[in-house]
Amino acid sequence: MAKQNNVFKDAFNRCVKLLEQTASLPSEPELGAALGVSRTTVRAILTRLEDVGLLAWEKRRKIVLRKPVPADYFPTEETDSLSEIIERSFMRRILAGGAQPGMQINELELAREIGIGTTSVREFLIRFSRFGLIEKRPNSHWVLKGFTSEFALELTEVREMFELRSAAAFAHLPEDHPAWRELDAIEAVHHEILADIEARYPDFSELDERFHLLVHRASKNRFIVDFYDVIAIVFHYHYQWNKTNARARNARALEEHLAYIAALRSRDAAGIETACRQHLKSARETLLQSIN
Amino acid sequence: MAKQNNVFKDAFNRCVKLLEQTASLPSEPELGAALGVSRTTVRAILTRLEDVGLLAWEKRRKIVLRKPVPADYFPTEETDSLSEIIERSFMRRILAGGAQPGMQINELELAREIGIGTTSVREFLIRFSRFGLIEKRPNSHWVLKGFTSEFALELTEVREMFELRSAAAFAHLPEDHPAWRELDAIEAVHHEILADIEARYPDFSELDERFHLLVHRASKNRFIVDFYDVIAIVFHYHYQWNKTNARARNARALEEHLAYIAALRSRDAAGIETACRQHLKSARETLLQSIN
DNA sequence: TTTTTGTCTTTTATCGACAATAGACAGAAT
DNA sequence: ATTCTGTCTATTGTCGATAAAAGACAAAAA
Repeated sequence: MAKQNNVFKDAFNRCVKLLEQTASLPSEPELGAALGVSRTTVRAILTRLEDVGLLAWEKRRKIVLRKPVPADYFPTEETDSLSEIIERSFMRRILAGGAQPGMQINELELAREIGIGTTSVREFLIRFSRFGLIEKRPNSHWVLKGFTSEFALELTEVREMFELRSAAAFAHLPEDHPAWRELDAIEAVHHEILADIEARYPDFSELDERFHLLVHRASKNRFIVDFYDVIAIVFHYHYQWNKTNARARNARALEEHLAYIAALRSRDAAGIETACRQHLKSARETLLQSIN
Repeated sequence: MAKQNNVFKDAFNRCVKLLEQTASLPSEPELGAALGVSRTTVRAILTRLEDVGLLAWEKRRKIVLRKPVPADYFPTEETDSLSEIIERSFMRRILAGGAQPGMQINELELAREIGIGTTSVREFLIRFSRFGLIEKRPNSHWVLKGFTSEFALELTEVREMFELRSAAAFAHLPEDHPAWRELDAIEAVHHEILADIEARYPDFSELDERFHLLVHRASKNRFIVDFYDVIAIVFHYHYQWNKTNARARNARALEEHLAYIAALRSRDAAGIETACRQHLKSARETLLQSIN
């Protein structure tokens, strides 16, 4: 296996889903644009759709022959990219205990454990190192610095600096900037979730990321926006593996977001700072509680 | 060639330099600690020293036989690590013109041009991407974002936030913290250079990095300290390839540093902020001028 | 004339292999 | 009782090879 064909498999699955709704498929370039892949991959998908009897394909005619069944899809495990697989596997080790700060990280061992080549592990570790959780000793091993309270405090310190500045910049966006419309949409989802909090509180995690990323983007600074990746990954896995009091926590955060959004709309600098500080403070406390 | 032996060559050269001053060498572990390499490499060095007739080596006896001559050293090009070679070669392309923003970066082409394997180029690009100058399109090429004035402004915006905070933290370091002694040493070098500015102004670049890194470290925040890498690399290559008015610029910066250092010593928050802002402002202007 | 398809080339992602380097352990020397 | 050396093993850094995916270009269709 020189390369996984997960791009093909993932796009294939999305294409089968498309088949559930239409009787025929558009041109190859159009389909490629819709699925976000190249024509080479589109043609591989069409070939397979024909092979499994879902589609009659001859040049421009692409006619759906039958409704897709679950067995037509590739299993979801096969559609993940290698780096997603490594990341999950690695974060589980770090966050779900069993990994002490100061521990050595062995590339070969990690590779064998996940069942992949060492090159992929190395590249993952290099990319991952910017999150500040691991550090390289040249010509030697990586050291795990650990998901400690120091880490959380350093992370949130920078986050607060960046977000306060971004929020202030948000207030100066011109009235017709698309961010304002996105803010409306985000606010609406907040109300939806709050209206059915019992059932929908798990949707908060994704919404939280969407909202804060929007705010950070207002800074128009690549370093600030890129730093949001660090925050996002930490909170993502934090929400995933620490569910104590999740409903109450999320409900509170939703309310804080709404106050924060209202402040942004008011464009009042002092009000924005207050609402932003208030929310960041409780986000930090939540994160710290989950560590100790 | 599976791996360069530049660690060996570089340590060998440093060991030969050591030979110029002593008549015998210490034990293997001690020598390893002094050179920062493992015993395996130390033994490879001792073996070669014996082969070229510089040393009589038998167990614990390591007696220098003759004074080293220039021909005993490995050429300096061979002692650089691969990533240093790639970095220089790549930065030259970006900063010394000929590289337009939006340009595609081809891994294979870069590898062939430098005469190395693709894996090393990929790993370099991944590491380098955190500097915000390039960006990856998954399953496709890298895009050069370019050393533009937007880049410089975004960089300096974050730098100013971080350095102001670090400088404020510096004032709160306890009296016996080693940073204060390092600050004394740095200040002394400032006076030395200023006393012979005509000859020594090129030494400023290294001193600048040493000083600002010391300040950033006071933040005790890994993200702030790590970000200094970005600043350091940009200014490093900037100083190297843009020498217009270098003497005057450096003299001015030295004076600003001295004021900044005095302010840190005074521990007066307002004074520190003023001196820091003043210096960062002229650093930003210098950087911007070199771009347009 | 513009878009689509057929065909071909180029580039990326991943693997396994191997030399350089680090590091472990027991016996020898102080 | 430490510290050093001899020897051996484990791990990293780099390479070339190869399948997956992207993308170029001309002929064909609308």
